[in-house]
Amino acid sequence: MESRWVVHLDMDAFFASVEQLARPTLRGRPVLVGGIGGRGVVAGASYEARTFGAKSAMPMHQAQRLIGVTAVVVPPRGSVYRAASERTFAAVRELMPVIEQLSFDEAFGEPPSLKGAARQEVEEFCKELRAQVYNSTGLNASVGAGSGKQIAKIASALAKPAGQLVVGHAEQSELLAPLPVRKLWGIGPVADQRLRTMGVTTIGQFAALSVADAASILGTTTGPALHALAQGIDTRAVTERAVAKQISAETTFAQDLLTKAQVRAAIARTGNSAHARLLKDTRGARTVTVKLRKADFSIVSRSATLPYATTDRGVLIATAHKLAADPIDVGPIRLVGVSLSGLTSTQQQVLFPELDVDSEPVGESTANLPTRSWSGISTGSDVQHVQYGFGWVQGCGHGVVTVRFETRSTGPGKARTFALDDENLTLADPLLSLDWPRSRLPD
DNA sequence: TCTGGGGTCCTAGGACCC
DNA sequence: TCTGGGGTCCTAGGACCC
Repeated sequence: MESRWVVHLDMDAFFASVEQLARPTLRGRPVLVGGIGGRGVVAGASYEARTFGAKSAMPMHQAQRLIGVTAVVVPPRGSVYRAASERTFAAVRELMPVIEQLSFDEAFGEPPSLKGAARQEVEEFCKELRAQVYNSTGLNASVGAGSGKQIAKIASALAKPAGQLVVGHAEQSELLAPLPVRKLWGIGPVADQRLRTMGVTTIGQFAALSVADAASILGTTTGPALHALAQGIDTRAVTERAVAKQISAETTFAQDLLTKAQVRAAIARTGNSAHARLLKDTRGARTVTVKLRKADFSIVSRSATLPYATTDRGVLIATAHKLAADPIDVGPIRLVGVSLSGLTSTQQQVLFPELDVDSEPVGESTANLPTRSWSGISTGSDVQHVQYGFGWVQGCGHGVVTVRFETRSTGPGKARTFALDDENLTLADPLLSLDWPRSRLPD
């Protein structure tokens, strides 16, 4: 008797698929979503791009080189992905009242209606789930189901793209055993290597170890937990995610920072961005952490905890400044991050906020930004033209801008070129490209 | 032309208190 | 002069996830 069924829903090539949905010209083409600067990486690759070997987390220039001239690179549009994500999970909420969201594009569910269900019923449920997602978003999801989270997640990965895989409780050991240990959620490159040196490469071999061996190789907490998962024992509950414990922002610079002044400017700017999101959250932060990634890719972090939680920008930024190291001492710095944690709703009013002379924008801080026109229009921007309507910037430079006029429902649109300072052309809300009714005000 | 940005969780040592 | 444990908080580093 199959008692428990956990479902994992995973959107296919999410970022790239949303772009192809909203910008019909991109359909069928190798699309790369991600940073376009020299240090950018791929955040999303369409299936067409993947056939060339491009994939997430790969340096963008490397992915472009693999694909060649047909590659289309677009900058990420967070607000559009958030809207697509919200629409996706709202659509399945009726079928799965409790949703444990892992990211924009992934979630677990344990639908009460499947308690004790037979395998065929689970197949039907998954089919309905995928149809529900497709009908309300136009996007494909893959779905996996099994006795626990781990097996459901592995199943959805095996089902991709646009498929589903229900793993019966009797088949799960057989399915898991030959897979590489790296497929276990929680085994990364380090654990993989450690197991490899012990002669363990498959989940089956890992499961055959004693718990004591697992603990000595991977630690007394993580080891036994992963060992149980390898044996198909996974009783973890599906629950809605708790509120965030930390709000952070970080920036990698096109050129390494070499002076204390540059670092201060970077901290002020990155800290402001984290602080802006802290205000939206409405909680206050007690702990400020400054993270610096050095040119050699090593990380130095320093943190300080205040006697009370606060939302006061001056106090938080001043604290961050005190924690910052000088490149003269630690060497060139490629990334600066500011994290706010110890988030609580009971915040104390600050009677005498510390003056912060450095939080104003400083000249140096903008030195590494891509060049933009006064209107803010650059490659990938969403724009509106008084005559031609909504479009996106395909190319930009030498005083002209080429705009492709299309949205989700128009089909592939025409490209037209304008002067960069054409007054009829203005920035537009990216969400308009989806042609979805607005359910809430933009951030 | 190496390696983003947003997170979570774990470990380990030291301070401090009882 | 020598010598306890337990608990909590803080800090720094690191593995891992998408």
